Amino acid sequence: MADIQLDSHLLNFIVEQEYQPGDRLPTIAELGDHEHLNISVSKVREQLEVARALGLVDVKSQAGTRLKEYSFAPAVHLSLFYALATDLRYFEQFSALRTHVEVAFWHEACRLLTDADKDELRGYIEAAWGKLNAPRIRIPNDEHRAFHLTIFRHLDNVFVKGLLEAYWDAYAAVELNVYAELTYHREVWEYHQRILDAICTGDFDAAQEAYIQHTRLLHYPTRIQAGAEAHLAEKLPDTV
Amino acid sequence: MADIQLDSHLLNFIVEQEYQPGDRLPTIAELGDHEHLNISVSKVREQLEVARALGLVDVKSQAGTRLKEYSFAPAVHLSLFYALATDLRYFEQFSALRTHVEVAFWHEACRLLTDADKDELRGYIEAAWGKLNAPRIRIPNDEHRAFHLTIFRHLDNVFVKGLLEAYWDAYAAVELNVYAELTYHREVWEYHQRILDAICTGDFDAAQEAYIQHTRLLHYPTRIQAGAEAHLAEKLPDTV
DNA sequence: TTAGACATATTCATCTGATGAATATGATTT
DNA sequence: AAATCATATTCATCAGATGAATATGTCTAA
Repeated sequence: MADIQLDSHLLNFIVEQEYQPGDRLPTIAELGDHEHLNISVSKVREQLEVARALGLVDVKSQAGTRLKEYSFAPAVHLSLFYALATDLRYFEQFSALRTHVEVAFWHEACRLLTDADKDELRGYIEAAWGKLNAPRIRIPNDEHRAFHLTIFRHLDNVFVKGLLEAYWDAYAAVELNVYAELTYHREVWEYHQRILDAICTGDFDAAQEAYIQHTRLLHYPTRIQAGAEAHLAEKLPDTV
Repeated sequence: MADIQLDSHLLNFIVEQEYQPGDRLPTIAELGDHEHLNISVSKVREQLEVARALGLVDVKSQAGTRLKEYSFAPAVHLSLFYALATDLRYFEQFSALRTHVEVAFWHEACRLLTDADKDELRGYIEAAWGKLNAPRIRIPNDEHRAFHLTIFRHLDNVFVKGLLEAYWDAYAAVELNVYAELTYHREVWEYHQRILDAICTGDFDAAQEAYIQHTRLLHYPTRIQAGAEAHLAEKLPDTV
């Protein structure tokens, strides 16, 4: 336990007691009259709510409060979503960050991919094509998210992975707010195929280059406009 | 206002009401029996505490609650500090992210620097040398932080700037936990001089290269060890 | 014996109300 | 006009009550 001080009495307590992920914390009532932790139940609840919002703890009735594995994503998610709620144009900035980060850690991530991972990536591409070719159009968002996150799966950097996870949450959230063309998605998956092919031949530079090119398809932010939702509905009929 | 939904009733309320930075929110009591916001005072306080922790609002007695300008830094800071409190080795991961991000946005940031900024950078270098040469050793942490943040001052990306701000908060916090050699700091400022010189001649590539080299001096994480604090005290006598 | 239904106790969820502390504001004094 | 002071507002913190959810153990029936 390092000597880093946190604002929150409760968080300091959690760190000091060296609780591990999965461990059950004392009940709220117990924390409320814990001698070291000089705060009342209402204060405990306030700080527990912060910890919950940050994804540090799971708090359920009867099951009590359990410490979760550390992840950067919830904090980023929360702050980012607040920003997006006030102004969607923040997405462009976060998107720029995401692209640069993926590029920066690209080789390190690719090197760590196993054959099983590559098969999984292939699976996402196939599933995506299946969806795009189906009579009832479904945009393969899940596969898109999974494809990219899988590439960075083994990267040993919780912060990079947290940023990327939050990015995909935001991506899904803004999806309905933007002008999206169906053709866009087909092109994306052609690039994904190129990325995977290059990864499989070990040419990570080529994969990176294909990745960079494919991000150029992302020009959502400039397309945000009033009534985008209605427009999207029009572009996405139930059947084609 | 975009159609992004947040978990927090209060945050949604703030967004819906289109409060602007600086605006004063209703008092906690008023929020407690606001008809649209169906939560009691205790719930308001819990969610206000989350908003406060994320740096979204300033809440003071009598002055009430005011909305702040959006910043990514507090959320990053909070989550990062929690991570560091559980394990200092997380600093290495965040440091890697920081370095890659600074490199990625280097040119864009340098292009936006004004002559006044460059003078300011020069001032930090001079102040740092002054401190390092003073009989009473003071490590120029403030100048170090200011030097780097000034370079990215005009970058139009709240997320990049937030990450960097949080990095420097963490840097200061881990400083006492690590084995730091005094000579290290002199070398750093020689590199800073090179960076500034290159920026002034408009050779941003050279500046970036000098930046990358200077980050190699940062090998804090591998040096983290038990009793580092005592060791540091020994290395930092009041007078030399 | 086992699976499923059920009762119970624990724990969180939420609200109310009370008291104290901090401070912005306006009133008062010099 | 400036400085001091009193007051009312607002947050800070706590205690306690009630309700809802659910893990757990118990009981019943196949």
